[in-house]
Amino acid sequence: MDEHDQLSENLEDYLEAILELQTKNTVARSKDIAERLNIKRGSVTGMLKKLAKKKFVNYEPYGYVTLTPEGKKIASEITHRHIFLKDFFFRVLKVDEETADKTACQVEHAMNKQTFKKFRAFLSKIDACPHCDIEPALKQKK
Amino acid sequence: MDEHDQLSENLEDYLEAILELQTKNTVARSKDIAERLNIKRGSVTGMLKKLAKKKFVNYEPYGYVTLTPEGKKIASEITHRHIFLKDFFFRVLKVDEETADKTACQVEHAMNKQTFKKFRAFLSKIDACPHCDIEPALKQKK
DNA sequence: ATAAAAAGTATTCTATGCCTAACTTTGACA
DNA sequence: TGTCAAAGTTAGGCATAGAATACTTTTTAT
Repeated sequence: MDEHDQLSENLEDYLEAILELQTKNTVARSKDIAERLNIKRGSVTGMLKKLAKKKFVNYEPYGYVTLTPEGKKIASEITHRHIFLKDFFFRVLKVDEETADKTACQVEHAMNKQTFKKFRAFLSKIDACPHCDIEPALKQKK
Repeated sequence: MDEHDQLSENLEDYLEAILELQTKNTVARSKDIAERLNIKRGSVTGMLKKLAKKKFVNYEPYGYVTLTPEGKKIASEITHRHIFLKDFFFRVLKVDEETADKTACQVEHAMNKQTFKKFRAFLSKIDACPHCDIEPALKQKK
């Protein structure tokens, strides 16, 4: 049916959460996903099945959840955008941290790969300019 | 009940549309709102009532729809953000126009007033730097 | 072997937002 | 001034998305 259409923001957040847990705890457990996303355990299963049908996670009942290569690719991209954007909002624009995080969490889904790439390139260019006294955030990252 | 909680992106788009029509045609007609948003006439009424309950539009059956001061404030902000962001994506980042518009339409809802203001200020600062050879878009706007 | 922890299932709920179709109001103009 | 088309409204239905609840089943650790 909808094997491979675009993910909703919400499903992208699931992938992001799974990647984070996978990285931190080696495996992503259903319970931890629920905690991270502030939802109840029971709600997670359905979403995992949805992600499995779209081939973004490997899912078997009572087994460990892992990202497929495709899922991992997306999760990494989103995560990367999140970190970059939050950093930009927080350290460069000096928005308070919570807002920076929340804004990043929205914008990360709004920009496609191309657009994000160009945005990053734009900022590097500025970063390289000795006359623009840009906050150090971006410089640290390179 | 939910008199004044935050607007959904969708309702913000309604306000944006109403402002645009109001500006272009002096009044915003239900039919034109429907056309602009690509939905059926019947669907508009319910949304107008919702906006009226939240005090963002003045609505009376069969009367003209107008924005309340509060509604107008929001609509203007959103519109302003849209124009600015689209311009940034299109003219500065050189993303294709459709994508620029679509991205702006998402991001305009994601950034709050403060964040957007800081973003704009950031870009002006860069714009003023003689060494950063930034595209002319921003310069034209000031 | 068994109890507790984790995961799954099925059903229900809520929220948005759209459509259709039938109906009402309005207003232009003959 | 009566009529009729256009604009607007209403009600009911539908779809989607996501989450909660109240279980049952499986796994794991003792």
